[in-house]
Amino acid sequence: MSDIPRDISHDQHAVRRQKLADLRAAGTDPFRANFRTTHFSGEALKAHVEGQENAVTVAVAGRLVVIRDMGKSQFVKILDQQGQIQLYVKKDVIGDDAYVAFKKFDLGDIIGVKGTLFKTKTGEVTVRVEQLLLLAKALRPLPEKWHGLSDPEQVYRQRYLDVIVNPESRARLMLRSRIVSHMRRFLETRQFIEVETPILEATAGGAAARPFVTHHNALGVDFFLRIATELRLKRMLVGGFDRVFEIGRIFRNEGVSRRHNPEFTMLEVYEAYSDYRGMMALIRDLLTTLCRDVLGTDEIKHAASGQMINFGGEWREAKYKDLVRAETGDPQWFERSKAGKVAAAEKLGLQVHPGWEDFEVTNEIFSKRIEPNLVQPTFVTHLPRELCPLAKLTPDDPTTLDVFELCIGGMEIAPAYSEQNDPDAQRAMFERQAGEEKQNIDEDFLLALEHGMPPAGGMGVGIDRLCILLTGAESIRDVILFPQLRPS
RNA sequence: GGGUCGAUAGCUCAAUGGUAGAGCAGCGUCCUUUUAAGUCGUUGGUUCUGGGUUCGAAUCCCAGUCGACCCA
Repeated sequence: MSDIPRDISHDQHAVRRQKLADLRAAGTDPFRANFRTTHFSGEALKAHVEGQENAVTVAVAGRLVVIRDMGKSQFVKILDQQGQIQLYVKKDVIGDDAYVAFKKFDLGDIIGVKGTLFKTKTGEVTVRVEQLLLLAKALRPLPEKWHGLSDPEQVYRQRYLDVIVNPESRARLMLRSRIVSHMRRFLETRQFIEVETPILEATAGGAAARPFVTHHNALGVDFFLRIATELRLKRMLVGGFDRVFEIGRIFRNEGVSRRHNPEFTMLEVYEAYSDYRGMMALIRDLLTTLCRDVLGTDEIKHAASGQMINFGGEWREAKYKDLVRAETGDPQWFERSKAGKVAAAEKLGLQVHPGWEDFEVTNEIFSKRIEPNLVQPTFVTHLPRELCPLAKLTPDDPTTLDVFELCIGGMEIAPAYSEQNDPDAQRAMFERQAGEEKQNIDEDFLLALEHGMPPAGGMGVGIDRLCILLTGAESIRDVILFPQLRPS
């Protein structure tokens, strides 16, 4: 290879390129196709029988992450899906030629080995290697071995490196998979049906958010990326799918922050012949079984406050208006004029936009002063009717809704409604909300409602935020494999 | 969008405006039960980019790129 300079010892990429070229020149395939493993690392560790050395044979494969070279023998470790396992490679076991070849392996290479299990004198179950193969040559070096990768930009852009060298990242992201998996099992055992609804929509409804726009060439029309799955899932209620859910990617064309990624994952679940009270029981069961079965504890440390969040005890229930009255110290808050509310909010140190409606001023107090302090699981019920146009009014108080917002760890985790199924009431709400922009009303959804939707409870669960909470992460980026960044 | 902070070897980090260093990794040596293995030696830099100030800039100034945090 004439394009490789003579002294390349300082350039790890060039050194590895040279090794690759040497392997090929010697007729070895550095990217071998087939190696059959018998065990993952964790399974192999369990397969060792106490007191019986070299009795069990295993074939394991993974990335070389530790090399401790002692001349004619080496202890090395490989990493696979289940973690690390130590290998003992001995010259007089594998033979001179194989040992020479093995010495050329680099940290980061992916290898497969076959051998027997034994316990070292320090008590670590280890594979005594009899055969080994290079399965994939790594041409780039791994990050440093005990500080790992800490540059946040590289952690997010090259997540594959982060999860190789940072065990806590690996564990956190694997925990997310188990959380989602638990949700599916939980709902399926309660006879909920998982469905998939369109991401490209002609009208983006079901929430108040700015959508992404894209274009379909063949049809010659613009589409929106969905901002919620709500209106599609309700159509399925009309169609007789009485218990449905979707775990789906939602897209909102808004800011990026510690709590916001432009695409995020939401569970939406709808149950016919239930209501917001039924949803309370459902989410409580879901979260307590999640804690018990996945985390193995019903107490989780809340990073921001240092408090322990207790999922096992009583869950507080409080009316939105009562919380606002208590926070403002004003029993007559909802009877005050808008000017009075604005003055009081500003006195609390909040910035109030001139164009805001009455309820928006109040809600600013809720989201800035009340919600962040709801650390223990709290159902905030009976929100003002202006806040959710898709829910039923409270029968004995037409200014509020039969809804709750479950807040935990100072975050809104799950809103739930007694779903509006009166097509005329729903149209009136849409029209009030749309104002001049009547073309944004989802007429097809209203048509579906006119066919009759069973009374139902419905709920959305922000999975990313739930994962922040349950994994103790500081940012949404830590629970999303590839968070959105500006292209580099 | 605004403010604050940051970017130096593959990685983690040092360096009063005065010769850019360390650990790990790499390269070469010794070592057949190591645990951040040890040992001896050693290579490696467009200091994010572009301007400016200065006898002299990683360092000071301006602009930009990317990121983090806070605010909107």
